[in-house]
Amino acid sequence: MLNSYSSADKVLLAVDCIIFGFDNDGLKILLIQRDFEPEKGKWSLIGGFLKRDEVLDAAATRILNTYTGLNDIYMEQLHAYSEIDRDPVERTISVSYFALINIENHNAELIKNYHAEWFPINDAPNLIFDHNEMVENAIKRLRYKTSIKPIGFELLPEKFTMRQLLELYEAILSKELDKRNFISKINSLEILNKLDEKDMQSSRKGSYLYTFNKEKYEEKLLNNFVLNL
Amino acid sequence: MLNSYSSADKVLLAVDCIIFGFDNDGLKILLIQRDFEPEKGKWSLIGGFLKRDEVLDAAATRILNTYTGLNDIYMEQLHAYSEIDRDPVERTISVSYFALINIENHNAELIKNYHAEWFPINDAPNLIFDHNEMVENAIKRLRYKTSIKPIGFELLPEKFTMRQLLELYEAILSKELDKRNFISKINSLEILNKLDEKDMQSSRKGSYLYTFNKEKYEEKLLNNFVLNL
DNA sequence: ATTTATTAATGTAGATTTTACACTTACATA
DNA sequence: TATGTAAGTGTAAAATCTACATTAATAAAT
Repeated sequence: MLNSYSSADKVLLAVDCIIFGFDNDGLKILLIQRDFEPEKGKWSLIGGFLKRDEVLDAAATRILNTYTGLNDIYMEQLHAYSEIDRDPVERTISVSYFALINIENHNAELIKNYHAEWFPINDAPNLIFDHNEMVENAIKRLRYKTSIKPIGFELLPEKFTMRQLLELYEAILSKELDKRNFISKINSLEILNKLDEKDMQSSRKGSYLYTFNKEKYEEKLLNNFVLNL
Repeated sequence: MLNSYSSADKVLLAVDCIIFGFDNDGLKILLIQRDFEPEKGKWSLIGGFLKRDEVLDAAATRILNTYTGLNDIYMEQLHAYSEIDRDPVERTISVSYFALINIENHNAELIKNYHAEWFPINDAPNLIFDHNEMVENAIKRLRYKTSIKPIGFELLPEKFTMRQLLELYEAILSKELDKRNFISKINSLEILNKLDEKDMQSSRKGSYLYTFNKEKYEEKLLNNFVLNL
């Protein structure tokens, strides 16, 4: 009977984390080499099992930390994957989570100690189980999110140039954007502070640095703005 | 250890179905009265447990059919809910699914036999567990979906008037729409067939009936159109 | 001191899309 | 044949989006 708890089947519930990162080389994804069977040695998303006394969000955070040392990463739930044989060992349903982080802010050392590695999004190895599908879906969501939130700022250093911001969006959307139109659209959101300071790395002229204005952003967010790039 | 299947905790996995329907009285939701403890007699989403040899999509379909007799309803996965005590009997994670159906096409008799009932979306009873939250999130998704798919057609009779279509969208978005602008936006999609036939119920003049042109719609869908109402 | 090379910064006109808005038409009923 | 009711229809102004090229600032080289 359906209305009976006792006769219902229990299953393993896993969480898999899709961590996107950005640095000067573009958009990347964080993967680990499995250190246990099955598929030991193959590349995989960062994953683990939900504990009985833990909510899914907490499991995702714990698992990410366990395998990478990363802390305080806000992840968003994406989708539950439930194909019968997706994990050959035992019936396992997996819930995917994703996040976007700034690679440079997140101690590369720690990640190294844990055997996690960044791969360019367009040059990543084949993954175990249904992890490739999970990543594809996460990329779609990431693209969608750029249109409703200025999500990219989390991926940049605190002070950044317009060019960096442009290149970030180009990497996420994988298309070229018109520089002038991009700048005026971003400016029209009024969520950036233009500093007096310039970044002199990139050119002789130097380019102005900006910071993200969190207060103004929160304000905007209430109005459900849309950003068409 | 995380890398051990045998030591991982197993949990119950449930599915809850949020079924939206539309008829001349507006947008409704399908609920049932629990016939077992806990919360027996209270109103609830249509839900049940995943079986070991079943994928989530199939479980949602089976459970919906078991409690309502409804068949061939395409549902879409929404979100996994995992609060520790969301179900007081036993640790249960629930994955929500939602669908939109045409109330008149789906034999009210069958639903009656199964004690399921339609409630106006704005006048539904309080629900058990976290089901209210599930419904709220489903409504948000429903609104979003109107902007990227002409999703509403599934809710109307095969032949419908522009007014019916307009009222459907107004119910989903819960805002008034300009009649002329609505019609021209819908027409510009070129996914309707205007029939020679008129519906004489609504007025002396009568209003033209339309059908949904599935082929043209499939064509459009490839181009990821957006419908800004 | 002057030239050169490099990237940053900036504005606009035309095209497209969106919005706001009111009168006429067709028909059944009285 | 007059009346009442909802259906059907078009446009001008505003807003947004797109495509596009020149000048400015500076460091390095001469």
